[in-house]
Amino acid sequence: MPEGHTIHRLAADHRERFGGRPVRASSPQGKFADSAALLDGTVLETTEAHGKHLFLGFGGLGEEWVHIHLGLFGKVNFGDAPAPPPTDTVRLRLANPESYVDLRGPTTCALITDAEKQAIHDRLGPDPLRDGDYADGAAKAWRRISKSRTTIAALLMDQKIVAGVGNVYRAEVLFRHGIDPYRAGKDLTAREWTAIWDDLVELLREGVRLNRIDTVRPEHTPEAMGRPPRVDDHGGEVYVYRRAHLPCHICGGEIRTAGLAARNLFWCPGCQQR
DNA sequence: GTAGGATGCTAAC
DNA sequence: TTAGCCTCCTACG
Repeated sequence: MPEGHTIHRLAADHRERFGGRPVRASSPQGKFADSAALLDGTVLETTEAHGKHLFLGFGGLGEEWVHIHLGLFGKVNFGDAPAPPPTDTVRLRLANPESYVDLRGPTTCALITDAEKQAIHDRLGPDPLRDGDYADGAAKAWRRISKSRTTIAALLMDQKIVAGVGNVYRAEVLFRHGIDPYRAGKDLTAREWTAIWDDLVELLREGVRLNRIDTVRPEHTPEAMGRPPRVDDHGGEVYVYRRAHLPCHICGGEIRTAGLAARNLFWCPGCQQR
């Protein structure tokens, strides 16, 4: 269940378990069978993530990359050898003597060329996990945001503007900065945007490290606030995501939810002012 | 057993 | 704006 941190973590985990050695490749489900046959026995040379797109680079092929996008349902499951018999929903299984990994339900799993891979990079915006160490990542996004009448909540989800932010991070980062999700991009100040970007860099890095989304500051954790522990099951500790109608951790007001661009938005009207 | 929803995105209207 | 993709899990009878 993927936002950008998940994909970068997957790139690292694939490299660690399978990098530099030949892999066995198969597609028990069948949809990737021809390509898996081509991959079988080749060496995974490199892995890369940009936003929610994962690229596995194999040697010895004319088309060098496996392009994976998990979409909403896609899942990846790593395990130690021996691999159990695959279920019939496994689109791609990679295996070597120590490890296996199963890919299920991706929106995309395809062999692509260098040129096709480059075209994907070209249509994605800066990724805080790729461009967080350089000022131009924030600046590039700001050029689009500062001119847009679209809400900041929608802009943050637009992968052409920022790559890797999904529904959890957008809700949480707007809460953390006290910004009303319905404010237009052009109504943000440069200072506000810089703070959001810097925060995304930190949050996503922490997400890669922990392999889950934690956004609550130390002073607001359940222990620090004398609250009962989190009951939601989506991963880490959050302020507003999927907390509709529950009291805000900070102001006690009711968290609101609304549909925005076919996704559920969550925010605290008390803490997030226009 | 069935329905509905989910951390996503695209193409078509 | 809507349907469609594709899988897993939960809630509800």
